Amino acid sequence: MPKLKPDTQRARREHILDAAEHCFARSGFHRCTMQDICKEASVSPGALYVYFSSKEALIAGIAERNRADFAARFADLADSGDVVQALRSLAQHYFVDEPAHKQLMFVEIGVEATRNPQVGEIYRSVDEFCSASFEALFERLKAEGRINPELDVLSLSRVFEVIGDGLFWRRATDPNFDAARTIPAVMRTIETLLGAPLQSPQAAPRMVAKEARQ
Amino acid sequence: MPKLKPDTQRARREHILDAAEHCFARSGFHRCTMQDICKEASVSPGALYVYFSSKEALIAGIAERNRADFAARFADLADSGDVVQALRSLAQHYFVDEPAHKQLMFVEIGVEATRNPQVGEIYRSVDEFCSASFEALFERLKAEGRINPELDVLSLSRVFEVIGDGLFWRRATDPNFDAARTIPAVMRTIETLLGAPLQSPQAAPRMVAKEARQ
Amino acid sequence: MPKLKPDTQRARREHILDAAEHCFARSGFHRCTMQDICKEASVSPGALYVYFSSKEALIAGIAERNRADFAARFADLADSGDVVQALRSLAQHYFVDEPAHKQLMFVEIGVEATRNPQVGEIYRSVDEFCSASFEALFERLKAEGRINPELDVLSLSRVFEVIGDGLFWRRATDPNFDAARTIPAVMRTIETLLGAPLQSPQAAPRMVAKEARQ
Amino acid sequence: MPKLKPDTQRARREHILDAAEHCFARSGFHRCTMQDICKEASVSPGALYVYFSSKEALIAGIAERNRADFAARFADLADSGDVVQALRSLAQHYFVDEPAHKQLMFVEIGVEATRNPQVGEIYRSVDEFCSASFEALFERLKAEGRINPELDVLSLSRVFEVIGDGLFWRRATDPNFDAARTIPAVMRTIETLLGAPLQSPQAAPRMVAKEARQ
DNA sequence: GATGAATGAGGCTTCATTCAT
DNA sequence: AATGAATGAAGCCTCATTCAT
Repeated sequence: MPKLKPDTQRARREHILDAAEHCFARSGFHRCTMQDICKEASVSPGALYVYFSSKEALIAGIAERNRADFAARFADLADSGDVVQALRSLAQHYFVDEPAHKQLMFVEIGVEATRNPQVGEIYRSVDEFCSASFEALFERLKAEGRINPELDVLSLSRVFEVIGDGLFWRRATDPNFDAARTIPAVMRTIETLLGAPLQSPQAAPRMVAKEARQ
Repeated sequence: MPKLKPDTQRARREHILDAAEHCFARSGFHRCTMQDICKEASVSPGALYVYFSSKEALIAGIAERNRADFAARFADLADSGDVVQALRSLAQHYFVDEPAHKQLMFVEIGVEATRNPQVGEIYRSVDEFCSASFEALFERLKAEGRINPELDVLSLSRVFEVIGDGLFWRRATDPNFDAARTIPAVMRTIETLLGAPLQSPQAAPRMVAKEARQ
Repeated sequence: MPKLKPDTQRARREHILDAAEHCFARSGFHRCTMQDICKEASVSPGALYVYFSSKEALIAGIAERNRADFAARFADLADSGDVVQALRSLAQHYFVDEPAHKQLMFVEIGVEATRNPQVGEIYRSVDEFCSASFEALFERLKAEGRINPELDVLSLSRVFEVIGDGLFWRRATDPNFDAARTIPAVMRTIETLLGAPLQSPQAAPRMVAKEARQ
Repeated sequence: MPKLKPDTQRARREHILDAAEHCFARSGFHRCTMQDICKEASVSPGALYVYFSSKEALIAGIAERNRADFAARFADLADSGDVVQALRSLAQHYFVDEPAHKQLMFVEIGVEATRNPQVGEIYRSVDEFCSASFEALFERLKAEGRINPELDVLSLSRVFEVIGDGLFWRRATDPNFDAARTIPAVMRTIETLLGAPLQSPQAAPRMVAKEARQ
């Protein structure tokens, strides 16, 4: 039989990955069986194993794609002229537009990274990229005099990471997560941290009681 | 072997729970087998099943204990006169003194809560308790004029939760987590959020570069 | 500790046997656990094993008692002057007075006899005793001229056994077993077989439609 | 291995059912393990579970097949012109030609029917079909004047059932079952019950001693 | 390349039996 | 003698993976 065209191959792979993501999100990596995924993708086990050599490989594939996507979006942040606005739209995407189960996927990948070296490597590489991006960004902002010049860039980056992680966790984990209240409050915190209202003063008024009424 | 004294029974239960926590932390709820736990606890399957009627029950037991412990420690926070100091020591406990794998347990429980109703209930009840505690605490601090009177208590609570979650996640997930840098930085953020150095001004100097050198 | 008086011992044994019979009747030999029996008898496993060395032994004990009881009742039959009346009262006992689950016990023992040599021996010995009793009885009745002198005693015995077995089976197995209709009909069959109304003519009229109305 | 043809599927199912019947007959439903059956059928557990979703389902499958076969053979009886001859050949089949262990299967199913609702339903449906067939048959014979017109059809049916059950039981249970003596004797009893030699007078001489010598 | 039936190791759990107290 | 917690072999079933077609 003639080899499938590379495009078809790639499409098939993505299709399987989509199905797997669905199933994994629905029931978690370990509760989800290969049969579930085959059914979801309308593909036979034999076919699936042509594209992914094992369940681990499938998980790694999911992690790869998920993290690559995140890295791509995150990369824009550092290049952005209006950082706060960029953060805001990142937040909109991950914590409002995308369904919660996608964030649960993120969390699940992070946990898997802890025990599965292959996933660990993928996860850590993106994490380190984010750290480095933050640091570069703050260094730049500092050099440009746009944030408090006394700030410690490394520490600031760590705090940003913690806040980002916390948001992912909340969004993934708390069915009552209230984006409308939490995200603006977090944004204001960030502005405070940076020491100035920055680029979007009109969008981020001080965090005071009368304005935060939901 | 006449009836075990209730104390012994409880001790045995705790012993098994300890072993299970070890195993679960090492390999995750679903990669860890009952036999692993039996071996870790030096107990036969039959004996284990005297104390826990199923693997689910064991997971629920772990969740229960872990969360109850957290709730107890957290409860002290609200009663504490020196909130910042109390936060600091909570952080010291969870992010420095305790081994990382305990925090991984926390994370694993949170993920499990998403899929397993029994664990979900345990998890959510503690989460709600924390939310309520934060709100009560900030309300009190506000009434006492110890924090910025313009702050929105609800939003502030949400931000605190996000920061707490993020710290748990980082600690659990990042083998290079740098407590020495991250925790002070987070504490300073918190103080900033509250609008004043509060009770422990000497312990939380401004977050400036020269002090944060690693 | 001083040895229990033989009487107490025997009583304890019977008590356990009673409990076991209950459980076995309720759920069958193999679905019933030793714990079930312990609970039913309010006895600890350790104590039970003092009286019965294994589950097999307990089953054998049940079989022994059940069959011995049957043999005793059956023995009366052969000695009885009024055979038909004796049969009638035996039928009354086993198929009306005793609950169906006791007959299910009988059946279960018969099946067990097929695979368990110890039970097999018990079962077969009673069965052979019954065969021999029937043969002796019919021989006697024949000699006394009370039944058709042309009858073949061996064949007649076989038929009787088949009918007896069938009744046990029906009673044990059919929740809608209608004793009021079946037993009289069977009794009339038996009289027909024996070739004469025998001793109780008034009690066993011919089997005709108008009389058999329930 | 593309989809098996329905025929092959059915054959595979039957093959497994055969193996299971062997094992069950040999050691009883509850002593027989799924592994035993797999070995007997030369099939892996996984394959077995493609065809039967549980041990219960396998038992139900056995019951279904066994009873359906019986019902089919029994159905012929009612249609038969020569009832006695039909009975005779049914008896030949079940109590002579077929090995005893098949009848033990019958018995085991009847016992299981008592505890297992699914099997109970199968068993009872066939039993009721037999009752109804007997009643219809006797009604017809009566209407045609071929049996004693005074007989009570219901009672007669009950007696027939009892005799049939008894024969199954004996055949299943008694390793010394003497078909050569018992079956003719039972047949003669039946003829007597029906009130006339009926269709096959030459085949069923009176039950007298000189003929029944073993 | 695809199919899907088949494999078989291994997971969770039960339960007859033992034995320290 | 009695207790009941403990043992551990074994049972039922699942599921990642393979392979004949």
